[in-house]
Amino acid sequence: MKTVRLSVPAGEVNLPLCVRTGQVFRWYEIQGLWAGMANDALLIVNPEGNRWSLSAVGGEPIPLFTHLFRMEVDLKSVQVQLIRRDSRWEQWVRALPGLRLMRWTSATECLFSFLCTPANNLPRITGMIERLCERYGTPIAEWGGRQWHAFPTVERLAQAEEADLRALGFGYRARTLIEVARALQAREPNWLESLAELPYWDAKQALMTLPGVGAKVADCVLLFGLNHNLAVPVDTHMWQAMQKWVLPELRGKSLTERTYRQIVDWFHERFGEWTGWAHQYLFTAHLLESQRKGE
DNA sequence: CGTCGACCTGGATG
DNA sequence: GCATCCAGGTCGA
Repeated sequence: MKTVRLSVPAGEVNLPLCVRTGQVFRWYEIQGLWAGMANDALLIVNPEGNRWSLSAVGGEPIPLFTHLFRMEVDLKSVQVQLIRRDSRWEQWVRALPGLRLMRWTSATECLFSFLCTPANNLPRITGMIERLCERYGTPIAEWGGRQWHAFPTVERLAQAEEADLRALGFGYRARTLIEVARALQAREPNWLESLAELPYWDAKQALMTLPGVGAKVADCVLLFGLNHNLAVPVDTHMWQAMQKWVLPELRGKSLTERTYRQIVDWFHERFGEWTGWAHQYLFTAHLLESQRKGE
């Protein structure tokens, strides 16, 4: 395993903040390093100083890192844009230095991972996905005292037994995972990836034809897995944050198809192409606040 | 259209 | 201990 170095200017990436706030699920701190699986590649990062060391198994470390953390995007200029468009974002930009919008290397992995998230919590989601990979994924590497597995293929998931997945703790999500795997097999080979080329609303509508994929999961897959920066996943955190901090007129209302769309439209009007990033700062701010005080 | 309950599970709360 | 609630929702009635 070759180790390479990459210049990372101070403040450009806060790795723990990026990988432990529910944008991705397969990262761990091990012996002072950070190791994460991206589909079938293992990336190991030592985020020290301004020349980080990177190694990878199953991929090239620098392209992998650059892709996952969208290093082509200059974070400072994003932050300037967000604050210019809505000064309330300054407090969240300040509170979350180095927070970046992540980009998965596999839309399929992203879809199946976010299918595990409804009515769930981060620790349990992480465990579920880890067990899924151990059970159905190909071993990729042994490192840091553990075995690392690729994310299971659609073919493998389509053959899984519901009882098997339930035994792994998936609950009612077991059936959805299998149904979605079979639905994907029934479509064109690159159907999911092709949604990246469609306009946002069309891609979202198409995704929501899959079982278990509602507006929120669809937006997660669009934003993190299909490069649709107009997507706004409105979950309980976003809903509460919007009511408390951004759109007081939402107070007393409930999250419906209408209010969901109202929020998405508001982001588009206010932030345009920076919508996804704006969402990420607001979401993470609320997530961390709720973790701090248990709310 | 908006509301309601069911759906798995495990940790937190009382 | 035991009931209840809730966590990055979705679906059908």
